Amino acid sequence: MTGPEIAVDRSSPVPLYFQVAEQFAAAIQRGDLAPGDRLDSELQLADRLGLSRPTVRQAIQHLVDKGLIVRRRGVGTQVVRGEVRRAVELTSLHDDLVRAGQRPSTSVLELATVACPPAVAAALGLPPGGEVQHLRRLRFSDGEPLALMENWLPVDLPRLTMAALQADGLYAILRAGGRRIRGAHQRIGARAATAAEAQMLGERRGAPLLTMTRTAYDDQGRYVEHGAHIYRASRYSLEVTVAER
Amino acid sequence: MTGPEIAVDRSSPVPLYFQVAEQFAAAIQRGDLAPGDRLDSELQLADRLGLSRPTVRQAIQHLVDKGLIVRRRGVGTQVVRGEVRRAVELTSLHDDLVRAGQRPSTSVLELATVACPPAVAAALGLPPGGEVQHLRRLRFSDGEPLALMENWLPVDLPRLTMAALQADGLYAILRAGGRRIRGAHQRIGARAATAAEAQMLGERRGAPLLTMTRTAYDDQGRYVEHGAHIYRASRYSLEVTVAER
DNA sequence: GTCAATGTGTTGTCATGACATCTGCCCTCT
DNA sequence: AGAGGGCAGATGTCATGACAACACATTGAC
Repeated sequence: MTGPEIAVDRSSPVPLYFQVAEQFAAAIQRGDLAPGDRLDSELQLADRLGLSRPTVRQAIQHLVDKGLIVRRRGVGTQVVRGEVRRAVELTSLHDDLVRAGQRPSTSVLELATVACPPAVAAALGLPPGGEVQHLRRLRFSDGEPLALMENWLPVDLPRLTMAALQADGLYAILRAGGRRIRGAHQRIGARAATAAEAQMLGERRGAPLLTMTRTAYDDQGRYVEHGAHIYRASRYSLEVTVAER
Repeated sequence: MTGPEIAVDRSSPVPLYFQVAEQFAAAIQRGDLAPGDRLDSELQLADRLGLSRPTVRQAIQHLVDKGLIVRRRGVGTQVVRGEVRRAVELTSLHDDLVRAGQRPSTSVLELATVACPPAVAAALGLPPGGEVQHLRRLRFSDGEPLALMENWLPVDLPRLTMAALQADGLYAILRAGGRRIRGAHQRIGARAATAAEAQMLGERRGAPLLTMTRTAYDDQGRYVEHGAHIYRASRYSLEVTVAER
């Protein structure tokens, strides 16, 4: 077995292990590597690609984390059987919709600086009594209401503008502002729609909603955003992939 | 800064990087390392612990993946601000409840070998027309109904017994049977309870339910279990931690 | 006084080498 | 024919060394 054709470009700024991981992921997605197929051994791959074994291992580990392949000591590496789905990465709803080929639009209901509610201060790790930016948006997909999103951000962040919020997702704006988001803690639940929520989302009162609260931190470990989102359960669900290390 | 006292035991079968990661995680949980605190640099740590830098890096990467700390190139490593929550790992509901100090109990509603529904065959990657083990359970926590769980497993797996299912979680039984589960794809959503579901869960018809379908694969990349679970949204929610890289 | 260049410390990437441990298979002995 | 040992091959772990990229503080020139 020689596996798919993979070539690395040493002059590229993209790390070698990442190039390898991406090409393997693409080969799996394409079907060049079918579910159950064995990959070459790490030593064979290292030899064939002209890379060291740690680099190859790093690439493969990346794919294991994404739930694409499985390794067994003493045996080898195989592609996971069955169709592969994309895991929820650290993306915003806006980006997810664009990737799925839909056309998101956003209506900004509120954008103001307000006194920070105690629960938000606790979530963001801020001292009580301060101020935060408060944001309420209604997100549409292909013209249909999909989600009602409420967010709080520290005031020392770059100020948000209506125009930017209507064109892009919140995370894209923050990233463009030099704020690199590195992780988030999320809680996912469900509850019934209130009358006001139902009216805005085009559901009936009491309709099931998917709820998610998320607190995201940046590369300094500082909490950057706290959000409470509700989604129409009839039109949206979340995907998560878990892999053991 | 010298950081918390950490010592490794080279005679232990536990990998060194794992020992280091666990002790740092414990120090963070204890509060010895406060949110925002800087860790020693990788070189300092390697020197202090008598380990190589790759080993220290592996330990730290583990903590980054768990969302406990953040690294910044050229700057250093910091503990994530704010309280830390445990991520949903690859555990069953049963184990989660035990860890939370509650007393789960299980009532097995159905345990039989049935013709495999097409949707399940697709999820498990089985040829259509075969047979599968089918399982329906009602899970209680401290005597209160919490979740209705329906699972399908290939027939070539070890046969399940009523007694085992009432005492332990499904994953614990599979692991004890030598089946190592390595990862899972999950989809999380919400919907309204049917009359029958509401009656079993002690909710009203139309009450919001949190739904999760999960397909788990073992160390050979074979799908081992497909489950469709519904939870009382009023009593249960899921936690997920996402970290980049 | 301001701004650019430099220096230092950190994490990111990659290579090489070695040994440990596990699995599955073949082979041999009983 | 069956059980057991040994062997080959795979991943898991760990060490050492080196350079690159980046952030931040300091120094120097203008």
